[in-house]
Amino acid sequence: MPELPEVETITRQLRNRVLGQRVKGVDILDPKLQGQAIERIRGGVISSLRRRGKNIIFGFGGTLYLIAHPRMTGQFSWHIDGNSLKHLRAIFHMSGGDLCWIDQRRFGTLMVSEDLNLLSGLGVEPLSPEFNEGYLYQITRRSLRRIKEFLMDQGRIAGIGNIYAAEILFSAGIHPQRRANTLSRGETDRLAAKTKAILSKAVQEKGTTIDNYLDTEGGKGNYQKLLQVYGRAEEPCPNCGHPIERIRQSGRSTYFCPHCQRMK
DNA sequence: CCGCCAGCCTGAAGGC
DNA sequence: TGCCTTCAGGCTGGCG
Repeated sequence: MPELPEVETITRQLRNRVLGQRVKGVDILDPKLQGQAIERIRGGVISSLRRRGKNIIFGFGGTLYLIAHPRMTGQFSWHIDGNSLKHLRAIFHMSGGDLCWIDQRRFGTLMVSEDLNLLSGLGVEPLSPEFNEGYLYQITRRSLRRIKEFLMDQGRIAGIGNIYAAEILFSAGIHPQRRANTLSRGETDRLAAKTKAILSKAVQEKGTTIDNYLDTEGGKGNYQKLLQVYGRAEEPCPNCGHPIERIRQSGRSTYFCPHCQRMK
């Protein structure tokens, strides 16, 4: 569910509250999460909190890590109500309060590891300087994949999901089914710039809440108000008024304006 | 390498 | 009211 901006928001909020705190205990309520040896972090002090792609990484002195991935509906929260109680999957008892892991669909993962090798397959961070116009041009040259799948391929660029892929491509005026290696230098330049612009703006707005994403304080994001095409099938394109189309691409909904985003 | 599909889960929404 | 289908922001593994 959450993509880079939502995971970044969660990570920042957690960092403000849990750095330096000790994990006094862990309750694993969902049997799916057992066998991950999560209790190994008991007694550890959280020394770092960061995001990599859509993963949230709690560091314990550089020798142990807790890696959380929310997938579709996973979320951390300091608050539990009658509704979220149903989906409470784990509780981290911190010196400063109880942190709950809530996950309606149970796709989310929690893993403990002594290193971060599990994340070694992730591609570049789109908001880092490493990801720039030249880099995007270069990596698209070798790919025959369609550009939307390319953007969502975590092994190439880490953190973009279905919503932001649609918004980025609309903003760059590129059809989601164009092959990556057919984009011109001008188009990849625009795509790189729009990727950064949209993701940064969405981070600033604390992400997008469409269905059930909430931050660690139970707050919604604001970016859903700024969505141009995602979820807007049949509505007029904000640029040209042509109805926005919804197609199925690799099993996922893809929204775009056929007039502003041409196959050429 | 590429695309497609099923599968992992739960719940909401819409049609009948 | 209830049953059925479809859909959902992610990712993996298998197949052709």
